[in-house]
Amino acid sequence: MLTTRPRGTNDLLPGEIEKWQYLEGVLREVAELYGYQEIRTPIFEHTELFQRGVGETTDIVEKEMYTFLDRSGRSLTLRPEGTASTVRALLENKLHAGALPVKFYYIAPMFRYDRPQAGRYRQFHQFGVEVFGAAEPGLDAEVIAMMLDIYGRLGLKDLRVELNSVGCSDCRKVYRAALQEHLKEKLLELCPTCQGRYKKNPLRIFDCKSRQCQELVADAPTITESLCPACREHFSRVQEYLKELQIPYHLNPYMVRGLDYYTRTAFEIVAEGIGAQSSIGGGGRYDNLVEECGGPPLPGIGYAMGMERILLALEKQQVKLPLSRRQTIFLAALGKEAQKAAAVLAQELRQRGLSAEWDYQGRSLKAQLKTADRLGAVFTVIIGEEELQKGTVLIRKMQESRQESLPLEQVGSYLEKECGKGVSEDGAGTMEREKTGAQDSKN
RNA sequence: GUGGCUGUGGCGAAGCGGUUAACGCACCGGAUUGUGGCUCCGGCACUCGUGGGUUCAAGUCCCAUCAGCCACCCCA
Repeated sequence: MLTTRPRGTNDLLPGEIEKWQYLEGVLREVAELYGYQEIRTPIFEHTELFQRGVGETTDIVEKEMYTFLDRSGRSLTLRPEGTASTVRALLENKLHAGALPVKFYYIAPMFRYDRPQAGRYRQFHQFGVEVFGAAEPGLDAEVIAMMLDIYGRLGLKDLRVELNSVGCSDCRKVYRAALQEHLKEKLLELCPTCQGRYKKNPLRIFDCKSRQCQELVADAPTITESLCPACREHFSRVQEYLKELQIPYHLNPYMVRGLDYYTRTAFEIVAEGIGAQSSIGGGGRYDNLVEECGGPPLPGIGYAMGMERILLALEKQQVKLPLSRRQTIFLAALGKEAQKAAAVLAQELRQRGLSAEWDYQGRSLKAQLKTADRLGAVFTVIIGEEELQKGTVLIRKMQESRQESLPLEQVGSYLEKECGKGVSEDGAGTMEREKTGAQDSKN
């Protein structure tokens, strides 16, 4: 269909887009406060990158990738997540050559061929960060703190931090065996999916929603119990930091994230009440990924937040975002000559940093004022034929329904003074730096 | 990939087998001459998602298909 968008995609339109812009602003602001630099990678990559990076046995790779052949027969895939691409860019550009750690953030669309539902789309947007070159638990905690910082600044409440450690490749091997041993006798009682998981990735059985499977793994050993001394130490120190930072968390030994590359710390932030897809962000450590992708042994950690889900949660919690609207000046012109004058005046006002609009269509004054009203114009400059003869215009202050006459050549400076240079209504979101320390949004 | 619900003018929403398919909002115009937000009046180019079928007759029943929403799987 020519007039319908592809399934699971969205047009972000005026009225909604302001929230996105605000959200992006907060994300960039916080990212920079924490010392992250933006990185933008291609929207598609060689398919192998995701197959190897994300993991062959993951749902993402098995059934959710947007893969296509280009004209030369290469297999490419629209990125389903951001970490693999970032690792690739890191290695390709040797970004790890300098001082470590290096810290990146991105705000980017992602693609997964899923069935859409509340909070899930085929093209969705993530804000994410990746840190390379630091394995210390203090970073793990900081990264979680950063997520909560962001949610907090946005005004979200009642979030839950789910925390787990999935161990390193060593203890995972041990645990895997222990788990398989535990389920060995009951293999046939597992659901078909989990029977498949048993061999390939038994940890994923914990994710199964089937009651039967849940019961079977209920008394299974947990990964936490099987951690090697080093991982155990790391995990407890992460928790020490979190306590120090006064961040409450729920230990969830059954949380296994859907990407294969995670090691040690894994976490997820959950917001209830936004539908079945309640996870608004998640991430973890991936200490082997860089090496697996052909780079040097370099530890890493990162997370991604779903922007659609954040906005959904904000809406559900009825958070009022401090969206500012730039105030505008409307120029109402009567007659051909007046229209020219309006066009010229509009340019002058814009040069002065004021937002200005005029009616191109030569409609009635009544219609023009109506438009001005709808635009929320604070001032309407009425350029009439008679006034123009005398070189004057009428300046109408809309809210007060009062107007006065002013020489045309003084309009610019007058309005500039009256409106204050391009300042929007509540002072938020402006480029102004003149009043340093002026805090916006005191409420 | 599976299931449930839904699909009428820009938006919301009646109609549930039978004359010109309500209404609300929005939009445009008008209500004595160049003035907004209230009120009143009028207008808004006709495929009732699409394609079949049943019937003398279908927006209204049946089938298919597409799309949306929600849920499962899984995840952001």
